[in-house]
Amino acid sequence: MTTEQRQHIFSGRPSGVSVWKQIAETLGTEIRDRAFSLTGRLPSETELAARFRVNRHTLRQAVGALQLDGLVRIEKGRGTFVQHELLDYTLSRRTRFSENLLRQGLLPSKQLLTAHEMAAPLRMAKELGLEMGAPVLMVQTLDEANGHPIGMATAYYPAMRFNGLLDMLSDGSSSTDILRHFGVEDYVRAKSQITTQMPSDETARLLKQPATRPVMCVECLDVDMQGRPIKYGETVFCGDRVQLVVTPDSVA
Amino acid sequence: MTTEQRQHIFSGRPSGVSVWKQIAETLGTEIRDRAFSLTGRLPSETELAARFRVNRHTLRQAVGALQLDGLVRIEKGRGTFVQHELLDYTLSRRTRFSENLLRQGLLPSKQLLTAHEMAAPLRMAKELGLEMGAPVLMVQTLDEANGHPIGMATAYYPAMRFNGLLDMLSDGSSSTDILRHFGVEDYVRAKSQITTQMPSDETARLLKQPATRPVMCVECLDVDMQGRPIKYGETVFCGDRVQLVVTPDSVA
DNA sequence: GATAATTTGTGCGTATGTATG
DNA sequence: CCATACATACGCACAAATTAT
Repeated sequence: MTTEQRQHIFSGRPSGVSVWKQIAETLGTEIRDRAFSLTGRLPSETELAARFRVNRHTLRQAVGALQLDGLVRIEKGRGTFVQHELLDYTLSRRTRFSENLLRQGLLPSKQLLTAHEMAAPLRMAKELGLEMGAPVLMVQTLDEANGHPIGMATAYYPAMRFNGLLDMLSDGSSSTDILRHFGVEDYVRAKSQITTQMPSDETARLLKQPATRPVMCVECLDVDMQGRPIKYGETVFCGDRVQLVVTPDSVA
Repeated sequence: MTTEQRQHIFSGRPSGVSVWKQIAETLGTEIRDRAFSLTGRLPSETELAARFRVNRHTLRQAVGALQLDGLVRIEKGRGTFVQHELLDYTLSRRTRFSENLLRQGLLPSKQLLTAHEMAAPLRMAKELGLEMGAPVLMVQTLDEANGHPIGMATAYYPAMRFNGLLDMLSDGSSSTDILRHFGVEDYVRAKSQITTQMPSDETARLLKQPATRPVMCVECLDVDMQGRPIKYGETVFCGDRVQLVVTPDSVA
């Protein structure tokens, strides 16, 4: 490899660039080239130090610089994890799950977890403009990118207006298509609220992330073009793999 | 108190409404009236069960309903915490710290933590349109609402353009005022990126929140009306007290 | 670091009132 | 009137997480 050779160059005669900077440069390039995307994890400091034939202190300085640049995330006792592959989930007026991922060259997929009718609790009823206890249809899915889970989405639709929606889910039609069947040609995101919390063990298991790492919770309200509430949603995003992005609505 | 009387009514003769629903109603009203805002914490289940003279199971059903409505957050081993007082921090094109809080009737304040010049690391340089290693001015503040810390903000300004900015900080002038001094009449938020993580012990201490609860990190870029980058910022928001809100830009 | 106290989570069993047929 | 099913409420005990000592 060329990497080890740099070290030799420096050893023979000072090149003017400190060793840790050379290593940081090399590792940074490799990370950007998706060299560690299989595990999402860097080799241990000991292994890397051996590979570059430097002391572990030197290597730590290099990796520390990578962390400053946001390329990796160092976790005491666990390891060093590639951070650049954070999936950008854009929150805009026209937020759509599939479009959002396809734009980044990722393959979106969903797994249906549960779907049933229930009574709306207070807050949800308010958001949807219903009476408390009014029937709503709950649809829970596991959202994936390239087959890896990125979030668990729970959507609530007014049962009154979307009667029969649950039967259409098995067909695999997209939610946009299903809504169109009910006369909703288009809809927009009226509001998103973002909080953070620790996942339940069950959620962590579903998202395939450690229960010691936090998740982001996005509560949102979608309305049709007449401003009528269509869907109230709660999505739990995997904190390790997802980054929410807010930009002024470029798409009109 | 009237609360205990309800229980008596039920004991003597069924009122038609289940006990746990009555208790949930009562507690919900008290929470909305800021009855527990001193500690932000509900009495223990044992205490509440004694107060309402019901079994702990019955009380738990009531409190569980409050959690479904988003009024409280239950934490195993810690207690039950009032959740409604989440501060809404709006992320929009015209995001301003002070305006954001004043709109909710909260008193904004800032404490200067550190301020010095440094070399821009890779990512920041890219965002600000600078060469890597170019000098930037770093200003770190603790942001408060009504005297309670809500976030730790780190702002980076190109040193070239804002030479002398650090000296103006002690005056207590708002950052908007300071920027105006440098010819920046107005500026807008170009982008915000939201991630979540666990706080360092130091950060948790500053934010006065448990180190076991996550924080939200917002990276943002502010640009002037000519689209030139003005400020790159990283804010760590207290996950327990802050909720980020994204709405389509109503303010044009 | 170890221990005890506090607090929420869960399971079992029992009893009662209500709705259904 | 009786049988059944379901929701509600109580009592006791222990597990699990957190905090204080």
